[in-house]
Amino acid sequence: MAWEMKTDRPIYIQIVERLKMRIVSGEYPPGSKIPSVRDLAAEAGVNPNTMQKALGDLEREGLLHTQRTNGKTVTEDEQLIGKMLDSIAVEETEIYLTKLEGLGMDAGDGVNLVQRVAGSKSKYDTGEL
Amino acid sequence: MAWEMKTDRPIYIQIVERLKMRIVSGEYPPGSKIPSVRDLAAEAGVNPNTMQKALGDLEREGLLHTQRTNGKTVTEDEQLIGKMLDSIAVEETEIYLTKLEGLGMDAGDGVNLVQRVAGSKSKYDTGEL
Amino acid sequence: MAWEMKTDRPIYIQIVERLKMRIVSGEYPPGSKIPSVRDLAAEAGVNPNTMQKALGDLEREGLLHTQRTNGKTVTEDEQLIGKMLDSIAVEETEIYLTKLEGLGMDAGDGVNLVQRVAGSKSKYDTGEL
Amino acid sequence: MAWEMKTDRPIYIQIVERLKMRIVSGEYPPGSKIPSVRDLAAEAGVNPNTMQKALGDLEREGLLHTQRTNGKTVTEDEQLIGKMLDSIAVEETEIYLTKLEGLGMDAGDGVNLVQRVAGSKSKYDTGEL
DNA sequence: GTGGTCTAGACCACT
DNA sequence: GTGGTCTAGACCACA
Repeated sequence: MAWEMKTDRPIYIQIVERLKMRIVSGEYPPGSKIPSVRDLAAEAGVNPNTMQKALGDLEREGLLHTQRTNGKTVTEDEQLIGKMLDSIAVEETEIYLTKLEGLGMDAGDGVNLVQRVAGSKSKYDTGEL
Repeated sequence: MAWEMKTDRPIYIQIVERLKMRIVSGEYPPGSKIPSVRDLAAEAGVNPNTMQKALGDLEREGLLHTQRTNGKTVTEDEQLIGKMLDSIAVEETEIYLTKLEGLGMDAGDGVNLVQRVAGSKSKYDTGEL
Repeated sequence: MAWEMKTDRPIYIQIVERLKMRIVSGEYPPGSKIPSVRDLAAEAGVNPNTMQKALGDLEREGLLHTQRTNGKTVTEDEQLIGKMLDSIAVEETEIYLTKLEGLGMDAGDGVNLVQRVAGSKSKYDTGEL
Repeated sequence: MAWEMKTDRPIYIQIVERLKMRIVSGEYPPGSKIPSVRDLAAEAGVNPNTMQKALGDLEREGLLHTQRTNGKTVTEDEQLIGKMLDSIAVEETEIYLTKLEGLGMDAGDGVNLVQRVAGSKSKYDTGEL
């Protein structure tokens, strides 16, 4: 029932990442109210304190705001969310390019691969490397 | 001294992947002799049996051949190595695209990102998404 | 209690052969559950790891499938089992013909011998070659 | 340089079998002189006493005769040699049929197999089981 | 209780 | 010194 967590990194970090995903992907739209700490903790299968710590991180980054007595809401600063989205995407791209580099490939190969893989619905593609 | 291993997947699988990287990247060129089982085990910080199991996998895939009592050598079948390289690259690309998809992005965004990130040496780029 | 094992070939190879016999002969029918690794190891009088290695070979050949935490079952692919049966029979026949060849006999003599020996219940037959 | 001997059966028994093969196959023709005990022992890589014991067995079976001061010769009783040849062939055939029986096959299948395998020079045959 | 993985240490054949 | 095999014993996730 709990989220799948790796054991090799702090749990609260992994929670931060998952919640950040929900925000930048629009699952938690700008200005909307997110579930209570208690509910989120239950959903994640972690201690509420751990969830609280994760939410604190997101608030510090400006992605969440606390409405005093009315829970927490996602920021309405869509530009900030956009930057965050961009930042995550760039990071993933850097990881991807680093892996290609380890294979002796460059960004040009990466572009080809992305286009080729995206264009193939079938399991295998006859395309040359 | 030991290689960094995650705890969430079998060690020998991770060894297989790392050695496969060394082969397809040319660090262990076609036809060349690889270090002894014991040496590789020591380098990886694992039991020789674990390394042996990993090497058995690679041999079953045809990437390695055993020379009686004279160690193991990388296959000279460069076509096979090329296929393996392509296979790994495609797999990494699929992982990358899946992550982008989770961010609400598609392959076109991926191409843009790869080109943009590859063009920037600095850690961050001011470009908007 | 332990199986009779020759010392001139790896034990796990001999285990593979015996289990393969049980499968192709129908002693372990298609789709049926085979005894646990530990039980088979005990029956064969070998270490569970050795049995595991043998079972791994059979699984790689597609004759066995692993059911998560519920043991291993024989494949339901009767065609594959049939092929394996044929393959073993052909191999034994090649060995037989090679021996006859060493005696200066050919396949025709083999056919005669098989028919003659099969027709005699007693240990010796008075027929001339 | 020495003959290949299994470790699971007495060496002299294996020598007897090999020499018997040479006689029935005609490599040592009826009436011919066989090499000296010393030479045969050297060829086999065994102690001359072991070879002597083996030759004693063959003499007891009537396949060899000792010519007092002139070494040993193969019997000229071609009928005896023929019987021996037949006996060996029958024994091998019994072994073969026993193996087929273990696979759930009978002598008819054996005849088919012998004809099919003998008829195929190519590595694989498309014939049905 | 199941299969799977890993370690530690041993012995073997080959050269 | 090489790869290969085997044992003994331990721990893990899963259900």
